[in-house]
Amino acid sequence: MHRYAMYMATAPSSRPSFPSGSLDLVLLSLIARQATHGYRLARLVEEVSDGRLAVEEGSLYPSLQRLKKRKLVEAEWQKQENGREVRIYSITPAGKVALREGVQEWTSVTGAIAKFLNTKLADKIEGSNRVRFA
Amino acid sequence: MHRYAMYMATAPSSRPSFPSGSLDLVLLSLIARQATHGYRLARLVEEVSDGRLAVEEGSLYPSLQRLKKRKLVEAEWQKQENGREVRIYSITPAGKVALREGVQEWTSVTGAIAKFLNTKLADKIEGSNRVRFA
DNA sequence: CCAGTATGCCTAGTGTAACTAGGTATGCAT
DNA sequence: ATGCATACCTAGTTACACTAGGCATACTGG
Repeated sequence: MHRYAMYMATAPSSRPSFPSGSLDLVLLSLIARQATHGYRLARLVEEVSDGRLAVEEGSLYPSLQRLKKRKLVEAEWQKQENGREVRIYSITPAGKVALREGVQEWTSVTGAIAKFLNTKLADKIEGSNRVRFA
Repeated sequence: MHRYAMYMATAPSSRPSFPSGSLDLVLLSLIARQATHGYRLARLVEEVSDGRLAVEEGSLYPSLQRLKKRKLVEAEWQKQENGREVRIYSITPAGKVALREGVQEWTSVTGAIAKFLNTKLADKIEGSNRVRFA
């Protein structure tokens, strides 16, 4: 009962998942804007993506732990107005660097991939053995 | 000696890998342009991406097998001019559909992710509890 | 002729990351 | 008081890109 090669037509789960590696980056970018807690990050992901993306909690908290372990974020228990204790994540200087570099890397890779995918229909194969790209 | 959370700064492998799920789509798009064989697909990936991407053979052939199993491509042994036998992959009608849908899905997801990452520096947090996005 | 390189296909095993499927606990509204 | 939203967490599963090999054939330089 596996999920499917995502992005390949027949994904059974209605909402597509994050491509491997992108979740840490997305969460880090959110934390960079404003220190906040895990549960709210999950809501923000849905909100900002207009429901196109969703983080499951089983992905969320491990991801935050990875970021913490790499010292890209700091975590601190804080009491809310409710009186509830929540774990607030904030970005570190190292996190800011990693974010900048990570975004660049991600942009480069997805840009390269887009070059393969965004081929106009007018794109034609020419010659005997040569595939041409704009 | 693991690879790293790709796109996160300190990837030790010089060339970044494909985000999980994107490889099938890239290969399918190449095959859609022109039926060809595995080894050449690997060369094309490097060529078209200007060396920014590379498929390892241990990723390539399993990916092709997945595409074949899902009947998105067909494989046929053919003799080249050299006299060498190579396995030529060509796209099926189902493959064309899956490609179109897959590209759409991929574009949607990466577009949504970009919305998180491509935040202008001018982007400011406003109000007490509200993160704003362009 | 022979060695080395490029071509060409493949598999077994590893590591990672996002997932499913639970569990726990508190605040709030009915 | 009962349920729901909030809030955090972990164990186990699955998928996939990878490393690290193996195997075989064509071509090229000495």
